[in-house]
Amino acid sequence: MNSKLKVIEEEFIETIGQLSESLSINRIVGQLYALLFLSPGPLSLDDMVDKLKISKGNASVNIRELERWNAVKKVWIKGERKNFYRANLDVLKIVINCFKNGLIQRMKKSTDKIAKTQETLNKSSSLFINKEEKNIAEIYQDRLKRIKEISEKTENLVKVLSGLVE
Amino acid sequence: MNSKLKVIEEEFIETIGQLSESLSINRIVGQLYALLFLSPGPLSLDDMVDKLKISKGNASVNIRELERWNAVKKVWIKGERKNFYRANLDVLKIVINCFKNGLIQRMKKSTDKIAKTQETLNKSSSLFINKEEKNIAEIYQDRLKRIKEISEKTENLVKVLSGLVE
DNA sequence: TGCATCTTTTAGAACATTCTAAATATATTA
DNA sequence: TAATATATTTAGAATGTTCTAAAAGATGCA
Repeated sequence: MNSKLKVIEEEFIETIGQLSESLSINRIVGQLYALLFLSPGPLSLDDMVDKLKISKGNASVNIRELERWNAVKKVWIKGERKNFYRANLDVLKIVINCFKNGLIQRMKKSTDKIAKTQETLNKSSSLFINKEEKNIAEIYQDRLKRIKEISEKTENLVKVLSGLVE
Repeated sequence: MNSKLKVIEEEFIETIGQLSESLSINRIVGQLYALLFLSPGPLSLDDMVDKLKISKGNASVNIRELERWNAVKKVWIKGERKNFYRANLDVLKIVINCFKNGLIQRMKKSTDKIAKTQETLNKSSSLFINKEEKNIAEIYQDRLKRIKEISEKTENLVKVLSGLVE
């Protein structure tokens, strides 16, 4: 391949690798995706191993991670025994789905737990007898309410984002 | 303190700790913030060390991380030699600022680099002589353009979010 | 100044993640 | 089915992160 094109490919893969890391995503995951995203045609595991200079095991594990995210798809090529992969080019959709299925779900779990804590607190109000305790309970109620408000806003935001790609 | 209130405090701290971890934030950072967020008054490092059962060094490092984020503030209490801290209760503002100063900035760095790569590619077009190379160059141009579009959308989103808290 | 109190830094232990190479499992073709 | 090609799993090495305890560095007060 033209050496200029090779340089561009390498720069892109490197950049996306760094971006992945700053998003706390495994670098190889990002680089595999970048490689496929740029590639004119589908690539085999061996192709990727060659380009990125990684072990096949590493490539195998991380390409399946990308499959789970719907970021890449297996492609069968007639006359070939190897699996080939191509990138889903709709990056925005991938990102938003990752948000919804990963981050947001885990956030929801946390905010649900906080909502439960809040309930516990409300039900317990009769237990707080002296002024001091009543005061603290009131403050706790205020603070937990703030968290609830935020989680509602977040849920709305996710809905808006989801709407953007459907 | 009333044991029911203590349970609620502990549950909250635990939940926020887990949430932090799922956001790839150090658990202690989240727990320190949770502790101060709930606390009726400011707390000293020693208070936090006692509650969370961590070393003072650990508390010191991570409380300064929170200061950097504007998530907590030092408070001087007359007659006290210790530093005290209180939480900034505006969680949304903190989160959005963290986005802007951390994530988004690093993303911007990456997308800037990709924009540069894109320019290089455009300038190099005369170098691609045969049909094959021209074809690949065209595909690369398309792919890089997609990335550019996404980074523009992201920038807009950040502006909208920023508007929400100012 | 010198002592007491508090905070930060540091060195390395404990723990967690990521990677490779080799072994194992699966699929394809003759 | 045997032989070969390919993919996945596994064990442990390499690397990276987080934690503590102790040392060093501040700060304030007699």
